[in-house]
Amino acid sequence: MPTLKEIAKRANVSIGTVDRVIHNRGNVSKEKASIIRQIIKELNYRPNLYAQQLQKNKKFTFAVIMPEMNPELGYWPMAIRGAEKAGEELWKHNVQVDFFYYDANSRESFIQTVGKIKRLNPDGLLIAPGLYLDVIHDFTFELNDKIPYVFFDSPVPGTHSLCDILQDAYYSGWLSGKLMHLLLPNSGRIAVISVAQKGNHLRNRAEGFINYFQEKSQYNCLLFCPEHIDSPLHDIDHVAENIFTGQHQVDGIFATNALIYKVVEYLVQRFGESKRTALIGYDLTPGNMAYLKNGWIDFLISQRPEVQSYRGIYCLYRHVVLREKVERTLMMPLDIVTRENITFYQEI
Amino acid sequence: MPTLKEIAKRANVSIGTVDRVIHNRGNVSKEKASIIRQIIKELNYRPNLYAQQLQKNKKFTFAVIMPEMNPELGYWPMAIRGAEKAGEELWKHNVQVDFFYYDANSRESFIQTVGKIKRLNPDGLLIAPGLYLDVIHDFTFELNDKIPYVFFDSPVPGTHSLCDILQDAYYSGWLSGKLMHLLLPNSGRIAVISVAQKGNHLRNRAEGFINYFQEKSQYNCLLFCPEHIDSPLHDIDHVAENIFTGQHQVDGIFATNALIYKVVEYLVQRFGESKRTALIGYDLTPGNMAYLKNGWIDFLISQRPEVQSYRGIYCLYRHVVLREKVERTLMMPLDIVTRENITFYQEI
DNA sequence: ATTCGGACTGTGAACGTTCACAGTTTTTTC
DNA sequence: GAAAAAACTGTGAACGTTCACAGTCCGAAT
Repeated sequence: MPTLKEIAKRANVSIGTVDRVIHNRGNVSKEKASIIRQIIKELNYRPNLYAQQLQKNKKFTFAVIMPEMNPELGYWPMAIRGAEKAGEELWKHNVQVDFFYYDANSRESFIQTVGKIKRLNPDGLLIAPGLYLDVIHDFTFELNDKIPYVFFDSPVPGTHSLCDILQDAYYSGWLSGKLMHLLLPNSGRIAVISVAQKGNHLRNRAEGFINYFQEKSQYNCLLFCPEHIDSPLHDIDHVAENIFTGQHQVDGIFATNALIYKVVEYLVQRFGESKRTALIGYDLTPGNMAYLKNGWIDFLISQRPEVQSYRGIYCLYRHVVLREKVERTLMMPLDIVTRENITFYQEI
Repeated sequence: MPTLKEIAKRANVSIGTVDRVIHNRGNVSKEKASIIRQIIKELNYRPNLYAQQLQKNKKFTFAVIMPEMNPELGYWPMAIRGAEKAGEELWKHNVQVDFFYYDANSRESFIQTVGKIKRLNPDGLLIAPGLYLDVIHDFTFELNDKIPYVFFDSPVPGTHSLCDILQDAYYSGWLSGKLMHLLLPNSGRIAVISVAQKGNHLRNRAEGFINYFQEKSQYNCLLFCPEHIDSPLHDIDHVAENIFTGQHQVDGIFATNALIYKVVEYLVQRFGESKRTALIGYDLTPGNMAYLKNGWIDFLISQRPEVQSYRGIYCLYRHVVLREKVERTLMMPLDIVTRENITFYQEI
C-alpha cells in the first residue's frame, strides 16, 4: 500500500506534484510526469479511499422516484423498503437517500415530482419509470449525463442510464408456460390476463407464455386484455367475468401482473372453496402470498423488488462514491416461488 | 453530522476529553462526563468512519477455509469465486482475503490447515465445516471468541459462530418432493440417493423428500445409501447399478448432492438417448448444468455457493470493520432452477 | 509550607489526500 | 539584457479521529 509520500520520495518530487499528475491538473514537466507515472504503475498505487473521503468530506444524496405506495398492491412498499435498507447501510459512507413519490396515474404529478428532484440536484437517481416515458426522456436529456440514473423494473430505450435493473419479461412468461405445462400435463384451456400494448413488459410476459404453448396443439391459450389500455389491470374482476362466462371451461390462468389474488377472490366468491384451476402470477404481495400459502395459487414468479431497489442504490454508490465500473444491466433471476419455499423469499 | 470538535465546544472541554468519554478511557470527572454524554445523545453523534479508519490505518485479514477445489465437482470453485469477489470489492476497505485449502478426506490435512491459520492470526474466518467437526470444535474453543468465524453451508452445533450461512436442508428436500410430485402426478417408484448418517444435511434433504411422499400411498420411495458412510457419494455408479438392477422400474431419482449428473451419465450409457426418468438434484455444477439445459435433468435446487461465500465475507466485514450487528443466521432461499431460468442464475 | 501523587485536562502529531498559495525556474517580449 | 509572463514545484493547512505526552489542580503527607 504505497502512499503519495512514498511515490514522491522515489521520484524526488513533492507530494503536490504527484497529486497533480494523478489528477491531470497540469503544471508538471513532461519528464517528471512520466517518471511519476512510471512509479505509480510499478508500485501499483491505489489512493486511500478513507483519506480521500475524509479530505473531500462530501455528502452524497441519491433520490428515489417511485409511484405512491399503494398498500393494497404491496409491490412498491417492498421496493421502497429495499432502498431504505440500502440507505441505512450507506449512511456511514456519507450517502443519504431521499424518496419522491408520484401518483402513478397522473402525468402532472410525475412532472411535479421531477421538478422537485431538479431543485434538489442529487448525486444519483433511482427511477421507477412508470407510464410517462416522454417526461423521463426530456428529464434525462436535461441531466446531460451530469447525474447518473438507474432504472428499476424496466429500461427506457434511448436514455444513457448508468444501469438497468430488471427481469427478463419474455423468459419469465416462457418459464411460467413451462410451469403451467407441469400443472396441466396433458391438455387444457388456459387464460392469459395482460395488457394490449406491444413493448410493455407485461405484454412481453404474455408473449413468452403463449409462445411456450405455441407448438403444443392440445393446449388452447386465450389472451384477455382489459379494455382501457392505460389501466393497470385494476378492472380484473371484469376480465374474470369475461373468462368464465365463455362456453369453455378454463383449466389454468396466468396473470402477468401482481393481481392474481383478485382472480382467486373472484373464484372463491363464484365457485366456492374447492380449487381446480391452475394459477400462476407474479410478485410476493400480501394478497398473493396468502393464497400461495393456502394452496390456491400454484406458482408466483418473484421480481424481488426489495432486492432490485437495494441493488440500485448500491449501484449508484459504487459508481458515484467508489468510482467503480458497474454493469450496464443487472438481470434479476426468475425466482419460482411455491408454498414450499416461500418462507425463504421474504427477506432481502 | 456533529464532530468531536463541535461536542467539545458545547461542553467547554477539549476534544481529548470527549474522546476519553466516548471510549470509556477514564480520567474524566463525573460532571463533565455526564454533560458530554448528554450532548452526544442530543446531537446524535456518530463517529466519522473515514477519519476513524484513516487514523487507525489497520489492515484486516480474513481467512477462508475450504476443501481443495475439485474441478470435476465444481461446487467449491463457485464458493471460492464468491469469496474472491468479495475480497476484490473490499480491498478498498482495507480488507484482505486469504484462502486455505484442505483435502476433504484427510483429517491430517485439515488439522494442518487449521494450524496455518492459527499462525496467520486473522481478523475473521469463513469456514466450510466438512467432516471433522471435533477439530473445528477444539479450534473455535481455542479462539475463545477473540476471532469471529462464520460457517458456510452448515452450522456446527455448540460453537459461537458470528453467523451461519445455510439453506434449510429438510425443506429443500420437501420442496424437491413437491417438484417430483409435479413430474409424476399420478404414481411412481422413486429412488433417493443419500448418505446414512443422521444429522447430516444430505440426510435431512432425503428426509424432507421422503416425508413429502409419506401420506401419498401411490408412491413408493426407496432410500439408497452408499456403503461407506464417510464417502461423499463418489461411488454413485455403484448405487445406480443397485437401483436399476432391482426388479421394478424407477420413475424418478432424487440425489441429495451435486452428483445427479453421474446418474445421467449412467442412464445414457445403459439405456441410450431417450429420457424417461424424472431427475432432481442439487447445485449448478458444470456437469449438472449441461444435463439440465439439454433436458435430462428436470430440476436443480441451487444453494448459490458463490453468493453464500460472498455474503460470508461481507458479514465478517460488517462485524469487524463497520462494527455493525449482523444476523446470527443467514438463510439462503431454495432456488428452483430449470432449463428455462438457468441463464439467470449464473452470476453473483 | 513544601512536596508528592493522583485525578483530571489540554495539546499536538499522525493517518493520506487535496488544493490554494507561495516560491522558484524558465521562457517570452520589447 | 532586463522585465514580465508563463511554467513549474514545494509547502502547509485542513478533513475528524486517536492517543501519547505534558500540563494543571488539589488534597494529603511530610
